[in-house]
Amino acid sequence: MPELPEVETVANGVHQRVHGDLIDSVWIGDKPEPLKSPSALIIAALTGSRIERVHRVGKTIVFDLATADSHSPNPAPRNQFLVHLGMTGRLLVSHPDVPLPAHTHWIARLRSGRELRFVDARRFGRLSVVSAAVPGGEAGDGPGSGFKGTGREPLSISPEDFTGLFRGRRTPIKSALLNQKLLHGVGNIYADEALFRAGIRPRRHACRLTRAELLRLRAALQSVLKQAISLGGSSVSDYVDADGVRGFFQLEHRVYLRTGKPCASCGQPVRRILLGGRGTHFCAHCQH
DNA sequence: AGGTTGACCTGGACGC
DNA sequence: TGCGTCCAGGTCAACC
Repeated sequence: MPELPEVETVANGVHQRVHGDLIDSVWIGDKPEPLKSPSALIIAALTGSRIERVHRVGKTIVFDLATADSHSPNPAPRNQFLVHLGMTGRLLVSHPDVPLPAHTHWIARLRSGRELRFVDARRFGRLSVVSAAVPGGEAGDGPGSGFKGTGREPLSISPEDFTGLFRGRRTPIKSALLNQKLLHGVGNIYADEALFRAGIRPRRHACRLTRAELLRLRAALQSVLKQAISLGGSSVSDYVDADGVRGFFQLEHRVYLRTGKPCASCGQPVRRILLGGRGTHFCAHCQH
C-alpha cells in the first residue's frame, strides 16, 4: 500500500510514541508469509531490546535496537528490525484493551504498557531482522551503517545523479520510477502524480527524455513527495498512520484513480492505461 | 543483462 | 441478498 510519504508518516509517528521504550515480549501469529527472517531470530533479537530510533529507508520502516543495558563492556551487535508494509500493512501503537484488529500478525509488548501491532490483511508485508555482525546480513559495518535499501533516496538525490539513473534505459519512464533499484520509495500513486506535474507521458522511454525534462521530473517528484508528507500521506483505502488517522494527500491527486474525470488543468478526461501490469493515469493533452 | 509478465493474498466496489 | 468480476498503494521469480 504505502509509498514513501505514507511510510515516512508511519515511521515518524511510531518513533514519537515508542522511542526509548523496551520490548518485554513478542508474539507472532501462525501465518508464515509476513516473516522474512525465522520467527525465533525475530523473537531473540527483539525481546529485551530498547527501541532507539524508528526511521524510513525507501519503503521500509527501520527500528534501530539496542540492548537494554547498553553500558555493558561488550555490547551485543546492533540489530535492526525491518518492517515492510507491502500493500495493506499497518503498524499501530495501541493499549492492550483495544480489541485486536483482524489479520494481526505480530505484537510487541512494551514496558510502558502499550503494544506495537502489525496488521496486514493481504499479507504482502514483510518482517525481518538484520545485524551488523552477521555476514551476509543487509547491514554494512562502521559507524552510521545499517540497512541501506536498494536504490537512491528521491528526496536527496542530486540533479546529476538523477539524470544519470535513466541513461541507456529503454523501459518506460513510469516503470523506471517504480524500479526500487534505481530510486526507492516511489510507488504507483506518486509516479503518476509526478509525471503529470512534470508534463511527461508515462510511456516515454526513460533514455529518450531530455535533460530539461528529467530535471523537471526530479523537481515534480520531490515537490509531490514533500507535499504528501506534510499532509500525512494518501489514504486511498485502508492506509492509516500509527494512531489510526488517515492522511489527506488523496484530495490533491490530479490523475491517480481519476479515470474519466476532467483534468484539473485542461478539462480533458483523465485516461487510464495498463503499463507493466500497473494501472497508469495521465492526461493526454497536458503530458507529452 | 535488462525488460516484461504473472504470482502471491484478501477485501471492497460495482453490476446484474 | 448474492454472486461474479474487476480493481488495489508492492515485490519477486521466471521468462524473453
